[in-house]
Amino acid sequence: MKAWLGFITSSADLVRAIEKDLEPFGLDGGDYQLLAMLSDAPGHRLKMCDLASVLRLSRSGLTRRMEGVVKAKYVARVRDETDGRAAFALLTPKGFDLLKRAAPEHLKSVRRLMIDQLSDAEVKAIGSAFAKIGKTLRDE
Amino acid sequence: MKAWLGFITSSADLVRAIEKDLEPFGLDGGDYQLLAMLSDAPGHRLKMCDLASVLRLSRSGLTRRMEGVVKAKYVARVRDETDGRAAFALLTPKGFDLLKRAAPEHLKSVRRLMIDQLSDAEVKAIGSAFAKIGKTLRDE
DNA sequence: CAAAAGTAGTTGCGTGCGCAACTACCTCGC
DNA sequence: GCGAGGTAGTTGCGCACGCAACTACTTTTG
Repeated sequence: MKAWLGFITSSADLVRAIEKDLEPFGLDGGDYQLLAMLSDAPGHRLKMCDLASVLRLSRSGLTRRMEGVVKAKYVARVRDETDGRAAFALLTPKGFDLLKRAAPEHLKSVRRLMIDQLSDAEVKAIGSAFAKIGKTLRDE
Repeated sequence: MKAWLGFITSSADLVRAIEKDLEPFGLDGGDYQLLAMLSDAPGHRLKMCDLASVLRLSRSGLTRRMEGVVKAKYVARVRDETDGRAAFALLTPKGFDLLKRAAPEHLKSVRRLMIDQLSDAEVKAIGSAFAKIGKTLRDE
């Protein structure tokens, strides 16, 4: 139970600190995750609803978040030719370029504030623990 | 780095799932944490700014959150007699009673979704890991 | 002891999000 | 192949939050 309280309080602080390190790039945490997920996807594109799902956003939440990155030309909307309802979010070269510059700094933040503070065993334990927790949540 | 991604995605889901289990009590996660922190404090009371700090809220954020629990009579505002600027948040008997009913269910949720899924070693590792992370963040 | 600086709490405003309702489209059963 | 039901995305609305500005009080400093 002490693990829970420490986790709850520190993890919020940790995420905030790491997101703060993205500010120099003009990105907040949500934008970064959005670009990162697109860059991971085949063809640098993802259907809107799939993107919302991996980002843990509602469909409306994603619509609003897209406004920002589309206006900044980091992401483009692309119609789905085979399904008139759907649309893709496509990472533009400009967005990919920004991500390539931001990602190393982001990695450094994560290392500095989290990984470097922990033993190898702790890092491994966190990895396996949250994999299990995620699986449990998906099964429910 | 895989630990980071798993942590980021699963922890948000975990917190949401656990907060959802508080809904039957008419509490959201923020209200629960507020009542829990007060019940932990000596005299069931805390200065507003200290409460904001432990809850990771801004002062204005706490002002708004207090509106809800004060209106519901779970918490009372009390002036500080020795410092005209300050005020206390005081857990009422009604609020304490609610917390006594909600806490066991909350504990069960945490156990079911997190602790029971993990080995003892993983729970220990998470406890020590986030203690270290919290310390690092405070030192910065 | 008066002025300056700091601190506690509130209020106005902007933002990000979810929910519910809506439109447009697809798919399935008859 | 047509109507019912499901799915994708957007929009209106409300809520919780942070920031900056404000008030009121306290502490520090000369």
